[in-house]
Amino acid sequence: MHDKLIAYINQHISSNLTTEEEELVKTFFKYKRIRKKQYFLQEGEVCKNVGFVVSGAMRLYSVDDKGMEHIAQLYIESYWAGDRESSITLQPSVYNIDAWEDTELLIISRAEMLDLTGKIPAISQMLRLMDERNAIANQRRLKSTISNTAEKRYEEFAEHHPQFIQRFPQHIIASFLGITKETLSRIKKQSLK
Amino acid sequence: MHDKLIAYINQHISSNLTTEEEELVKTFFKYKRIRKKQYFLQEGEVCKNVGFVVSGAMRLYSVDDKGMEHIAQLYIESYWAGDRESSITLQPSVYNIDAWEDTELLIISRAEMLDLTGKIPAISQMLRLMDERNAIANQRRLKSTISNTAEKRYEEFAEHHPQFIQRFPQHIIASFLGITKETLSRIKKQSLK
DNA sequence: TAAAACCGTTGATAAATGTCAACGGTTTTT
DNA sequence: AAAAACCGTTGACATTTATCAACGGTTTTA
Repeated sequence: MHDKLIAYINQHISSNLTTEEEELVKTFFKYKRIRKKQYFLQEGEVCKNVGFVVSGAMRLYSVDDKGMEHIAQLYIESYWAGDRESSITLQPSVYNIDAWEDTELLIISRAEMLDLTGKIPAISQMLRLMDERNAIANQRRLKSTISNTAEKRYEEFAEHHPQFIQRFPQHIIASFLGITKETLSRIKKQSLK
Repeated sequence: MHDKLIAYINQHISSNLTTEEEELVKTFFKYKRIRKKQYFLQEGEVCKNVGFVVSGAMRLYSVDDKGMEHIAQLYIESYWAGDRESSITLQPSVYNIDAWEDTELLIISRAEMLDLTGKIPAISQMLRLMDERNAIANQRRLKSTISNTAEKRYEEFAEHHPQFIQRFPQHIIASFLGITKETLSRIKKQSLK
């Protein structure tokens, strides 16, 4: 079960974890199973844990005044799910995270993660790398959202994230892109020609 | 000149730098002056430096096929200017950074910064804190862009970033928000009523 | 100090996207 | 096996936003 996590960590640090470090990691991360449509985080709760997705698919989204869902993030295997803002500020989250498919997670609290980084410097290194990648991904997405039409946004998304397109239905992708499902449907038809 | 930087660092770490550390910091950061309309970074260059804005105002933007500028970031005093993606990947930047006002910077290369974090652990701490804040700010902006109408986006922006509104003309703000200057003009008139 | 560039605004119009309702074909639930 | 929920699509129409052109009032440049 923890093997995928260990492999992930090793891929993101310069030299592999020792056997002792592996064991330590295993004691810190707890297994959690979330069935389809169940919540990992609900709006109003403080987000205490971050979860490494071992299998399954999840989404992070907010709900506006009119009850519309706006999907901010999608997660599949090897992604980290959580609301960082809430974890850091300890303020109630404005997001929900739920499972789109039955999902297996390895979760750890922020405090435990901090503890762990103290014991295994390589974990710090991994977190920094993740931060960097995350910052880059966010910047790209922001640029695309600001600069491009819906059509081009979809093209870029499809090019960079084919996994998501296979995993989530179209109306979820549309929401992630900030457009309606009808618009996405028409865009796809349009660009077939 | 370096005082503002030292003060900034001290505000973002748990205990102040020692006098020796202060001196070290001063040797690493180099003063650079950029006059209005001059470039700090041009599209196609690899971004080698990050700059702490001591005084002045800058913007980071891309230019599309049609020659339109899309402003991705604005910087004023105490902001850090640079294209992180390019710095990390060493790929040519797709962005330009130029000075909107005469600007004074304290710059450091990525390699030097890495060197410095090795010598002063508190700098690592500061960078991590900056990363966190940056991640939060980006997530908020993304949510706003996806979920809100142009009008609400402007309201939120005006509420959270009044400094920018005083510093940059309206068409720059419009571009930052991903709308045209005409639309912003009409939105403001509309919401006066 | 004259010319040029910049800035915000407005009007007319076009293009992009959203909304609402309906449909048929799936898949899931009961 | 029947019912319900889900999903993508389409049509008609409304709303939002962009585009283009023009203007007068600044500020900057020469």
